[in-house]
Amino acid sequence: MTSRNLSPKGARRREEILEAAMRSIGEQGYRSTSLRGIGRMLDVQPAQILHYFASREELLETVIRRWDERSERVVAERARGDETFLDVWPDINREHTLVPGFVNLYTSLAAEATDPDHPSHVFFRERFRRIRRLVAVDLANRGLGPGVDVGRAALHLVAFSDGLQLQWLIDRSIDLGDELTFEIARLFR
Amino acid sequence: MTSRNLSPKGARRREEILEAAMRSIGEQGYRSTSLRGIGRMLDVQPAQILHYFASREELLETVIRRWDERSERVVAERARGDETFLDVWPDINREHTLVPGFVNLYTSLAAEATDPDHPSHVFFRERFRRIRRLVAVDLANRGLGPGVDVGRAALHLVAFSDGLQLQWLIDRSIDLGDELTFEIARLFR
DNA sequence: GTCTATACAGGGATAGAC
DNA sequence: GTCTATCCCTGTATAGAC
Repeated sequence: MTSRNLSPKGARRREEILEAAMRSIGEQGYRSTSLRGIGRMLDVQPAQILHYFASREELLETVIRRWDERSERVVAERARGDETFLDVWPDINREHTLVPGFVNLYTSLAAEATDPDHPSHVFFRERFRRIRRLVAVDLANRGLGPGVDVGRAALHLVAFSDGLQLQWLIDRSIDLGDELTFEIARLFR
Repeated sequence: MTSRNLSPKGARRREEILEAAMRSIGEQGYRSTSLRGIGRMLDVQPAQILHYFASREELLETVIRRWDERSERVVAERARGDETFLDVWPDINREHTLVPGFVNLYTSLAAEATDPDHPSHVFFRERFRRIRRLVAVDLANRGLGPGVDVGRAALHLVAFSDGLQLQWLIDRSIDLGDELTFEIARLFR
């Protein structure tokens, strides 16, 4: 339903819509990003957007996926320099800071998607699971002191990261990268 | 703008609306709680609700305030038994668990209110400040080891608490109280 | 497959009558 | 102060043209 059976022209259109959506979210924020607004940017009918994305929510979810893919590329790249996820994570969070609209989108959508009926519910559930696992494996590899539950530590780190993003949105003086680095280091003291 | 100059009848109406809103949020969740829906519960026009609350958002903010007042009463009560905020906080969070609709409302509204133009922006900013201060003072009173920045510790604890609520919404097997207690204790190890 | 036109149901909010 | 009628916005479904 997302990107199968697209002609080259269709693929281009889909991409245009996605980029317009990201621009709108970045500039005006997620709250006032509507299908009609995106349509106006591209001189296109809102119904055409729904031809490429099943719903507004699916479009927003796709924006998050894009964003995640970018982060994954950064992680993969720095893995060649022997850095692991825990090294890169704080920098990723700090970079998110450059586009406040996306942090807001992520936080709001995650909150809404906790509703089991929400179309992005499964996506976010799996995303949480994936990231917690990534963190847990890395903590274990670094030899987090025995007797410490790495699963719990991972859960807590992810929770901390999300909660801090929320507060950063309200108080932009917080450095997401520094604070996350601090909490990671504290686990090994 | 909230509750001044209300006739007894008006005050009762306002209270009815607030209770209907809370019931709707608890039962159907915050996403599908609309002014029209609340109006139907009370056989009242949606515009009448806006006579008592400037906007849907102000109504929702008032619901959060109510909820906070209840928590404050619990804190005040247990203060007589020599317990301080850090003792009560985990229990409060655990109790929130009993009404999932409210946790979802809180998380979603906080996320949306990060937008400086959002009507509840100031409320949430001050709320964060207040709670962080409460936590910081309590940590200091307990003699959190010198060399430790209590402001930072408070910021991190609040962030952790919010982020964990988000994950609890998706995975209800998490015990908010236990995990928060664990993190508080870890500061003193 | 791609796209336009149109219609609908639902939302919050406003103006103004009682 | 209380309430009604109305407005304009939204997401979305459908029919059908190219």
